[in-house]
Amino acid sequence: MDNSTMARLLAETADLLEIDGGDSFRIRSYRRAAEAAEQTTVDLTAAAAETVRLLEIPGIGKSMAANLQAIAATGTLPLRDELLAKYGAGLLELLKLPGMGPKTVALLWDATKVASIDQLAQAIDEGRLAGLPRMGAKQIEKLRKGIDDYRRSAGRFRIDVAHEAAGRVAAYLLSFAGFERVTPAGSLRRGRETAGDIDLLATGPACLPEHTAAAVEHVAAFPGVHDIIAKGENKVSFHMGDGLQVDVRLLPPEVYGAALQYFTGSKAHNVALRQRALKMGYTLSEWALARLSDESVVAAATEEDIYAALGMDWIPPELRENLGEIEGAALHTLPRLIEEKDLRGDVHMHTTATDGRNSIREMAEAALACGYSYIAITDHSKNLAMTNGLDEQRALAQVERIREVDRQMEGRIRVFTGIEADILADGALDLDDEVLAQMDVVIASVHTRFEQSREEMTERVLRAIENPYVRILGHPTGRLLLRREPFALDMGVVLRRAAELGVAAEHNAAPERLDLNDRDLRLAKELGCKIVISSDSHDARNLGKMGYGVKQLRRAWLGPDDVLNTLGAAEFLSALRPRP
DNA sequence: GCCGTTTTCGGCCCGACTGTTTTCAGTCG
Repeated sequence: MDNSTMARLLAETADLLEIDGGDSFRIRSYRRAAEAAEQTTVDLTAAAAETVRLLEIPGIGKSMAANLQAIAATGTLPLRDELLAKYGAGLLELLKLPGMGPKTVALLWDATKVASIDQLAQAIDEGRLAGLPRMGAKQIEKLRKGIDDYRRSAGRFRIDVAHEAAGRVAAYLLSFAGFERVTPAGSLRRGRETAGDIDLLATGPACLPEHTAAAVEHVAAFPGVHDIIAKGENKVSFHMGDGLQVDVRLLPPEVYGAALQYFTGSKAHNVALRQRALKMGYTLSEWALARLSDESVVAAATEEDIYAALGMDWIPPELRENLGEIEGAALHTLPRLIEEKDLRGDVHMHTTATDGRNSIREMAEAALACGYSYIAITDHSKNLAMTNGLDEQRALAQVERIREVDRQMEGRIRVFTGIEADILADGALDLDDEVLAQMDVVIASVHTRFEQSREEMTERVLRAIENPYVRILGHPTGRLLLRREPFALDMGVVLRRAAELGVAAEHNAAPERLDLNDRDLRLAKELGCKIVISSDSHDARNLGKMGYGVKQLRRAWLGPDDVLNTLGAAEFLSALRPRP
């Protein structure tokens, strides 16, 4: 079993204990252990054989080591099973609704025996929540909306989750000698923020007709399979444990390109492409681009061949939405899109001063290893008390430490001072201007739970960026994809004002955020708002992981010139809003 | 349940915001 699954079991146990009203410090221990399991580089299943190795991991003590060993041995945790038997798995799902914490779940369970989202929806409809403590009209309406949002996002997976799963399956497939190439297609390849399922295309000698039987069996034997949906001659479909559906197609090399093109989509792109093919006397399918006249194959082995035969440049998957890319490819006017290697700095990250895991120096060294020429250290400000956010005095001390590390790095990499200041409910920042004045990079971000109207939220952010020290508007939509609805924000108004003020908008590339979608990014470009992409790293190991975020930039047709941190250190600073 | 060169017991990141409260509990980051 992989570490993430073990972490999930521990975290779920913590949730259940909380609903059960258990000791809060014991609960925290389970949470910490879950986090440790997620973070550690130790293979916990392998390490379970030696208790000592488990105990070396911070946050894992005697009991947790025993728990991990139980999970490794049996795939399950007794305490969790016990609590699940008492309450049912539906309660864990209830916790995913905004505003639903353990206390509310417990309250609903005690009063109405509601134990799942469906039952909650029913109870709301039947008016059975009215009259319960803390269940006013607003609260009930919030739950109703939360259920709607949840149901809408159910069944889709975040791109990083899908990508990671695809990587595991692909690595397994490639361990079979008959497979030479495995490529994810579909929305995963196009870089959408979420994927409904995973399409993996495999090719190699094992995919030739008459040889596929053994290959199919190999695919079906993937250890992560939860249940097989279908198993044919050249296709295997299965669910993974978390419900993610994977379709693996085995394709002979000579048609690989046609299949890749077809299964990458999007539907709109393919429809338009087939129309173009027809006009040229061809027909395009998942098997080949062929002549209408005699069905002879024109191109099929590679995507490049197919697009070329249609008189077009190859089109990056991110652009394949029929939003002008077909015309552009035919006229050879597609822009050069930004790539990860164009990025020269990262200006949003945290250290041990607040909720990061590494020191300033460690972050600088890691960034150097990524090939960056500058970073900014932007720890949280005091309003984020939970993260040990910096007050004025500590922020100034942190500035001194950052400058010291900057000196120590002797020009190999620049380390800029910075802060991620919190935007309060009235739009003010939570730190004094005198402190902000010491910072190279001031990011203003909304963190607190958003219950205001769209207009109020927009006002709040507009007021924040009026502060002349603010140079970057942090994760403007504030969303945690699929977990929470994004802030309702009038992006047009905010980005236009940001453009006027010279404030850059941050595209937060942390995969759980991917803050700006391709539409927001196009809007930003259109309005002349500067764009910065950043990792929001809380761990040196996450530095340089901008891939998912860069895909969004590419989907918005952005090139290196559209993103500020493709500039060198000095140019970057002077491209930001001038300091007062 | 974890942790410890001031502790093997007694600590354990804390404050804003919301809705329902007539003084606060619950959620969130």
